[in-house]
Amino acid sequence: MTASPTTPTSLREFRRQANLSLQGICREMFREASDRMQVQGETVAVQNLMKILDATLALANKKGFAAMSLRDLSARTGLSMGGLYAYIRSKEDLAQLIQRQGRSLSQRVLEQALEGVHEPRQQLRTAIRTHLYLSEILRAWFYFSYMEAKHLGPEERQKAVASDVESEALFHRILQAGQDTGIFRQADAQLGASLLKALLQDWYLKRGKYRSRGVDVEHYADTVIEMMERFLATQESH
Amino acid sequence: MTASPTTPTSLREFRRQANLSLQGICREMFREASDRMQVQGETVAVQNLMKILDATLALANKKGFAAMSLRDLSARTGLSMGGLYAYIRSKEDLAQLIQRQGRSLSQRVLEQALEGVHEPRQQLRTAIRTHLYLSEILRAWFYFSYMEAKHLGPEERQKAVASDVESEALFHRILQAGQDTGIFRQADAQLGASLLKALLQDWYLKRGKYRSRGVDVEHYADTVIEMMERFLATQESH
DNA sequence: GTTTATCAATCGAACGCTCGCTCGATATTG
DNA sequence: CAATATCGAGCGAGCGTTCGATTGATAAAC
Repeated sequence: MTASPTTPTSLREFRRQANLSLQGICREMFREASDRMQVQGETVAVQNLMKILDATLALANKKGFAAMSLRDLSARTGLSMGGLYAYIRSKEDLAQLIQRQGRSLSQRVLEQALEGVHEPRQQLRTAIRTHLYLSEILRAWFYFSYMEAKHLGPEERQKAVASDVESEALFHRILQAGQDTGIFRQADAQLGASLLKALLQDWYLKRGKYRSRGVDVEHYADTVIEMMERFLATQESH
Repeated sequence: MTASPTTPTSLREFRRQANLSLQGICREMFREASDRMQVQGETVAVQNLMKILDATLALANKKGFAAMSLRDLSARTGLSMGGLYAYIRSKEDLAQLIQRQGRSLSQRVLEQALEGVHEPRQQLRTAIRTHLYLSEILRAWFYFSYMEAKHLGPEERQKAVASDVESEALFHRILQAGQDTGIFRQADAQLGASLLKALLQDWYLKRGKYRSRGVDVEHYADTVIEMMERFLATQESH
């Protein structure tokens, strides 16, 4: 649950530091949302939540959340229809639960990773690596959030958009800081941040493709960092 | 219907050359698939097809294809349920129709644009611009194809994947040719092509964001070209 | 010029099915 | 024997799809 502020250099190191397990996530989820659930015992609740989230992400990412029925979910989790409704208020509530947890988790991890890193070039590398390693571990979460964001209700969708904007703004600030201190060349920092986001998202959107080609997340991270640094490089500093 | 092989420099010029109207697309669609439709008169058929495609793309891109009911579609087109079924065999057939037409159209336009262009750097610029301008005009088509590809039946999904792979291979060949002739530096051309694709896709996936920021497609194209050329630049040729 | 016949085009009620969701009954546990 | 947790048949609504009825325009017959 606690992460050191040093830049993660490898996926293994990041995984150890961030300590992200489905069980841990579900425990936290239960503690925050136990009021909306009819089950009170944490041990039982966490165990079933794990089954539910695991199955939901698997089914929704294969067929789409709208096409996934709660009977599919019931069959895959081993819980009955009524059993499911002890943990969720509605089908949409389930989508919200996942999105919310994913947002708060990734926001927290990114913030922690950047704590104590002040040099823009190092900030950029850390942010890129952290984002990619995080989405590697929580790929199902990220994929779900991306594909299902626009099917949410209005107020929940707005939160998703806001979170997206904020994470892009983080990159924007880093690029701007680099330009202001003369480390990066003058360029459209806002657009640069958007393009970087596109590169980061491609990792979890097309992970199957990359995996089948033998591209691992560390090589991907290296290449994205290289692309951004070349894009931002001043004339003299090749 | 005919396009000149010269590189498009502006969206306006591309639009004039490519001559892509919904009516023209529907006419072509009808001529190719009239056997599966119960309506025989081209004038009437094209007019209704336009309504159907327009409404389908609008509804599906807002709520998702699975969440869009044929009664929604009926209300928006003004056609009755039975009327719709004079043009489509099933709901999935409708999705296939759109995907198929979009694929063949964009493949043809890209090929035509690259006819007679042989210098890798120029090929790269032309391919990027053409892809972006095309997706700007047919954004609804591209967005639909991307988001709904995995909800198709197996054999149709495979075609979608194949088309995706082929368009990435096109970029791969251009980068490789540039490396072989020493114009581009040695780098992972395959991964470079993937990253380029991610940048191109972001334009139609997040077009609302870019539009709200006043980023037009020509500026976007310039920036993507700049990013790729800096990524591929040799040491001496800055 | 009026009526009739023809046929492509469209309609919309109805069918069978699956959906999200509920709730009284049942099982499990301390 | 409470309290907690789970079950699963059943509800109404909405889905994709069908098909006999209806329309409207054109051609044939008188």
